[in-house]
Amino acid sequence: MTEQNRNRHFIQRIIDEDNLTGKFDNKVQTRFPPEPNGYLHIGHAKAICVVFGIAEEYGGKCNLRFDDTNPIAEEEEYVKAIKEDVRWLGFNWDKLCFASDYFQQMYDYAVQLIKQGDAYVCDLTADEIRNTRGSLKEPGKESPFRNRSVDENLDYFKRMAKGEFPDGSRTLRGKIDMAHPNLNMRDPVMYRILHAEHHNTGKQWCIYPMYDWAHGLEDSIEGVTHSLCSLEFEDHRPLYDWFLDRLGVFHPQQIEFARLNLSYTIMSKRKLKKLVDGDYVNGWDDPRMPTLSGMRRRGFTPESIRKFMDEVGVAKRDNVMEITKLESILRSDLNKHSQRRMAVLNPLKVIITNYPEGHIEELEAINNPEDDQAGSRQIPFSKEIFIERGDFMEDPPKKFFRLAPGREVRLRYAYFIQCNDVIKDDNGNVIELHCTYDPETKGGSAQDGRKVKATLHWVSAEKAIHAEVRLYDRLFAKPNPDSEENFLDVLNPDSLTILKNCKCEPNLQNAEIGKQIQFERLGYFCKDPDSSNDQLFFNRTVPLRDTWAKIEKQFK
RNA sequence: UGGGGCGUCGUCUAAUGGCAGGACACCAGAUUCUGGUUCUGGUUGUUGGGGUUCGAAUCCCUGCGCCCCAGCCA
Repeated sequence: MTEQNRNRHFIQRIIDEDNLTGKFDNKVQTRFPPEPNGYLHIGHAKAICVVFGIAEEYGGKCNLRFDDTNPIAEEEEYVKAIKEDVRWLGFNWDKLCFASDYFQQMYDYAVQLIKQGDAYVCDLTADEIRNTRGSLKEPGKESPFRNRSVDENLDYFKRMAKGEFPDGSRTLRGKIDMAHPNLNMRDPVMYRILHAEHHNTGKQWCIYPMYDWAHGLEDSIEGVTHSLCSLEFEDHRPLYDWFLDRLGVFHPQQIEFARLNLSYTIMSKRKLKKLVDGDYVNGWDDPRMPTLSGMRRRGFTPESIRKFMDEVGVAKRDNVMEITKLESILRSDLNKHSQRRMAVLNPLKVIITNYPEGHIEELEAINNPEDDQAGSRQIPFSKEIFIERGDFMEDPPKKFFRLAPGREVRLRYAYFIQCNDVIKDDNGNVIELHCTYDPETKGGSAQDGRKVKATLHWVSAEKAIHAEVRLYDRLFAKPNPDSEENFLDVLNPDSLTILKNCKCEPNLQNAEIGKQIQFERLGYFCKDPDSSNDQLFFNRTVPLRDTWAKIEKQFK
């Protein structure tokens, strides 16, 4: 094996081989074929990255094709959302196609199969078809309509298309083998009668092609060379091949690979729809949803999703990726590219008793220590500030080295302060801290070289702006919600925490919607589109790694 | 059960007859004006049995396990 052939996944190897033998004249054409019956999720993102990625790698083209063969489930809204999501991920399709564009051509091909004696109109009901299909062990029984004459089949099929028969009364079926060990080959239904309005073709048709019949034709018509799909279609490939062979048309190669699964997540469109319809989340773009629109709102970058897919790999074994891997890649992207700001989520007031009353000074803060080009900004400091409630403990355990009575810490980019008094309310709750600052530590370092063990983030009480912050956690409490008897039983009750009294540095007023910002020591956040001039909402994309939280856990 | 597919660290994935490697996770330490970042080190794996071979994750035989299929959904 040459160095070039190393580390290539099995689909690349197949295509390399095809290019060696000239199977498709060294052309590579792929397609992403979603059904417009729901929103795209992170699982689709893998498929998108694979099919667009392959096309790009081989200098080929990739179409976005809506597989809109079932008007009952499909809507224009989804078409729009899917296009937006694919673009957001950073891919450009060659042609925008619809299966419905080919309905006439498919009809003509069906007529050809009927004429060849390869298809027939069947009058069995859905129940009767099921009952005669046989089982995994038993062969099926042939339909009593299986041996109609070509003329009779042609006549009935045309009348089906004209709308002469009610829904469900007849189907067109491939005439293959009712005893075939592969159930898909037992005279599969090609067309059903559906008097339904289609988002694209309106009332033009009342018969609609089934997936197996339609999909290979769509691929063939578009000149797709490598038709990539997920594992469950492996059983369908013989049928895919059969139709194309009988028709004698251009024959793409179907290749199946494993879809993405993520721990603590569900991918089933049906179940996601249930979360939306049952108001368990706030719509398809709820930041807790694994939909691309939800992740976008949450603050994921398309770059991090694409990088994740690079690392996921392409193979045939079932897999469950750990969500921590995705988060790790996200953090690494955000660490490099997000500006830092200070915000206090659970404020505790601190009065610096020896700081001049009414005085406000501007201090310089670095925007992003990982990026020299990001520059710095000024932040106001004053006598009264807020710190994070969790950064103070009256009676700290051994490994806690933040603020405590008598202890000195640094306020980031500001001064060292020492805690002298703890003020409590009647119930014994800490409501305020009285501290003194050392003027010799301006900017955050001591002239005498003394060290402190902790640096706290803070916000000037006088200048703070107010915000509501939404803390998101994983939607499910168990790693594999799909395996539960009822996935709704394992929803994480703490997937959303709303903090209404957060204090931010003034600069944050002008934050750009959707732009990721690191709140120092807390995590990455972005301004939610719900925000207005009067009201700021921030979504937490992902918290920073928190070693202290881990230590805290060990105490329990 | 008939058919189709798949088995490599906890999780993903390399190695395709020649030292089982990487990432995430986990553990320990160093650095640090973010308990972040960065850096260093560590634990953990070829589904069982047999065979071929100087040599097997890889080839052969034979078990075992897991996933998918009985929509007029895709």
